[in-house]
Amino acid sequence: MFHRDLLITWGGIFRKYQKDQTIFYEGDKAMFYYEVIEGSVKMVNINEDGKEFIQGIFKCGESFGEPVLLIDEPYPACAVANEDCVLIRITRESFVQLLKEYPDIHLSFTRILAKRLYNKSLMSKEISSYGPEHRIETLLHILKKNINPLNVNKLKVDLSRQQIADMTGLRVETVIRCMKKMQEKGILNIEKGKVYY
Amino acid sequence: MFHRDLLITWGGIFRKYQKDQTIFYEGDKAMFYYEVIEGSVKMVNINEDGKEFIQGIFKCGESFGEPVLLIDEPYPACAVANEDCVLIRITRESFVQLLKEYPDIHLSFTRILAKRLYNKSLMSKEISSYGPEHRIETLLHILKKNINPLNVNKLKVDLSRQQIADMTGLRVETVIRCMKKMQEKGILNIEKGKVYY
DNA sequence: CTTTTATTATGATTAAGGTCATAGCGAATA
DNA sequence: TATTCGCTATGACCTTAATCATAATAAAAG
Repeated sequence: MFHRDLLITWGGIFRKYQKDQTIFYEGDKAMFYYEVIEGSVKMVNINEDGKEFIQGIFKCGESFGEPVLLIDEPYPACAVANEDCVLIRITRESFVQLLKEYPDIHLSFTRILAKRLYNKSLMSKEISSYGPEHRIETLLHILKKNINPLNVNKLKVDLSRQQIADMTGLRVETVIRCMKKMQEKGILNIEKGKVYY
Repeated sequence: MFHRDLLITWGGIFRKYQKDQTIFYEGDKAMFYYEVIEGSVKMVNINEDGKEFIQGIFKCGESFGEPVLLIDEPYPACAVANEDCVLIRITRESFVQLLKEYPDIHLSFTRILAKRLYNKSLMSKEISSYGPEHRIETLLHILKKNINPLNVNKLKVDLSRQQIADMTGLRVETVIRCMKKMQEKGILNIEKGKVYY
């Protein structure tokens, strides 16, 4: 989100993380602003039985975990490297200072939060009032719109059924069964197990 | 959130709404920034079978529906007067201009969005990975913390079972049954049907 | 102080999704 | 070209919350 050079000027340091390595834990106090340089990061809750709920997946150029930098609350979920990745981070103080000194950046940051809130509203309405198929379709819809807003062709979905399950609050088997039904209905294509929406 | 005089200076106008009157509809283009002066407003999704999902309830001094003022999306839910109320509104342009001219206000607005995002993360994790009782308790917890962060005593919950159901994605009967169990467990008190948590 | 209305309460039944077990496929590794 | 490993697939069964029906309280209105 921020220009890389700007982050470096503000004391940004790079760090590598291996796949499945934890960046911070649920309940931790937030100390840094993080941005993904390479790879991807998931923010995830894990409940007592080990079931995961993925709050979001953040790719190159995206920041994560910033909301709690501005309020006095601990992280509501952990951040885990979804694959090998490189992150840049600056301190909380630098981040807040940066917002204050660059009103334009601040506004685009506010827009990002607004967008995320909007997407969360869409998703939570789904999760609470619709059945599995509808939920899955909305998730795919959000993903597609964020990746490629204009494309009308089918797009390869680079999420596993397990990840879709973890983002919709369903179980893998349910996701697999639903997506098969959705294929029969022509909502999506499945070729060699890969999904195109 | 904003000082009332400031809103008036920026062209703010007052409007009354009767209970159950709609302020804007899901899918509408966002034109105004709204703030509650008196009464309360709910943002709600209604699905095909008439089931409601309450995204949030906004009281005196709180604003609602602002995220879509900053992004190019229609309202993800409708706003309905929860009881007779008075709102003040300013245009989208004034709102954005206001943020630009008052960095301090902008920052506190960003903090509000951050807080809302944080609460939505807590709630969506609940809805997707926990059972009814846990969900209800988290909702009550969030409410209590936002109303009275320090109070350790039981607080009267001024939500009907129906409203709790609509906020957690459950059914009234389920909420009633769960809350009874929760009373037996000592998590909350019920006196003459009123809940204290 | 009765009538009406909204909310809470409770039981019986059903259906949808979860759970468990097991099999099959495809791609990377050796 | 076997072997392993991760992901997809599918059937059988079970649990839990939704559904439907109906009653009992509160609170509000007349």
